[in-house]
Amino acid sequence: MARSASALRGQILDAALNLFAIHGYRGTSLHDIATVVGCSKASLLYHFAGKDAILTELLSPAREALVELDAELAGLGDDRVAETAVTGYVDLVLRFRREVKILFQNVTETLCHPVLADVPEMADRLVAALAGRSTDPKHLVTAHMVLGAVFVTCAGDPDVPADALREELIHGALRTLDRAHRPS
Amino acid sequence: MARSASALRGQILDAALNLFAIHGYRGTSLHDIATVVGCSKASLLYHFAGKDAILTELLSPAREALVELDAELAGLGDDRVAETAVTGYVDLVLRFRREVKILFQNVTETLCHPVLADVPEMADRLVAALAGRSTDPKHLVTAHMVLGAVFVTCAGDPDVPADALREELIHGALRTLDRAHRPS
DNA sequence: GTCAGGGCTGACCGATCGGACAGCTTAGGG
DNA sequence: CCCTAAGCTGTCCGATCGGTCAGCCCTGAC
Repeated sequence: MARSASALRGQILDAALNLFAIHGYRGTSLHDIATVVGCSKASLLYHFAGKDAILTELLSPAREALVELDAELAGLGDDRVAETAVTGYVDLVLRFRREVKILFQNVTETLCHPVLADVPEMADRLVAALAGRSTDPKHLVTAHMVLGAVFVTCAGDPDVPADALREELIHGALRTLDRAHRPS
Repeated sequence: MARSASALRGQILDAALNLFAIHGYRGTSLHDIATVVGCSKASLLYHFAGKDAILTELLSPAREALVELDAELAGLGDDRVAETAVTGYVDLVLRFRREVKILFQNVTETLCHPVLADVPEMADRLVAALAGRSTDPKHLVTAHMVLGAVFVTCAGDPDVPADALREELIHGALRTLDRAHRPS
């Protein structure tokens, strides 16, 4: 064996994560990944069932984290759910920045992926939580705004320290939702 | 001639606009467009120099509108620029919803397009305007948030009347920027 | 009638894609 | 030393892509 048992797997995943985040899933060929890793295209298909399987393995952790957040929010009362949803969502997106960038690169394509089949409905519940379970269209619009604000801001990789970015995202989101704790 | 002088051109542009918005530029083949329009792939390439030319013609109006907004904001003082940037940006995105969706479907791909070469720098100036020309990282982050909030919310096609959506986007954005006119 | 030209098309082309497969190399147990 | 099996690769394949081209059809001027 040319490398220590399947160290190549990790390198493939890492290279694919970067390339998918930059050029999108469709915009990245197996040849591109193989070139970066320094192996043959056939070697990729030895370690993974296909291009699709690479994407699946990349996005699964982020999806599972979303499932956890979804479950946590489900057990909360309407009065506290919005604040928890904001912090939970911000932390989630910050933690999976590169994965989010992949999603950002090509939303419909990625969301059609079977492993992400239940993401849209979880996103709907997240929006509902951000809106404090209100069905007022105004609140739903602002909740959608928060969803996009955090999403795009993190995908844009602003040149701001991580903790400061987190603080500002949370405060900005709460302001958007009109739930900011204003100094009296 | 099978159709009234180049009525086909319009149908091609309309079909391409829809398909690009749904499946992205790369995710839409000339064959797909031709099938929707009801003509041959070769006919598309008779009316347009190439797939690229179709995208160019689709995105040019939106780009020109952005250029106008950019020029308008350039002539404004630091104190009033943020409010004008918000309303101008919201109106722009609402007017070119489907074009924005194309951009949303594949950001880097579309932004690499030569006709959109100056869009990134205009976007930077728009962010600066939204931040009220402040260089404080906190303000820049919130400005980015507004950029994404309006972008994603409109691309998501929420089930809200257009004027109500506009109002809520503007108010939400101003709250995010902490520039809301609060009732005393 | 006929002729010219624009609208339009089927057939074809080269490039590139994801993927299949037989076979080479090498480590490690007997 | 040999033999097995895992790691890895060069090569080939079918599908699909954007794009080209010769030529057909129809209309309108003469």
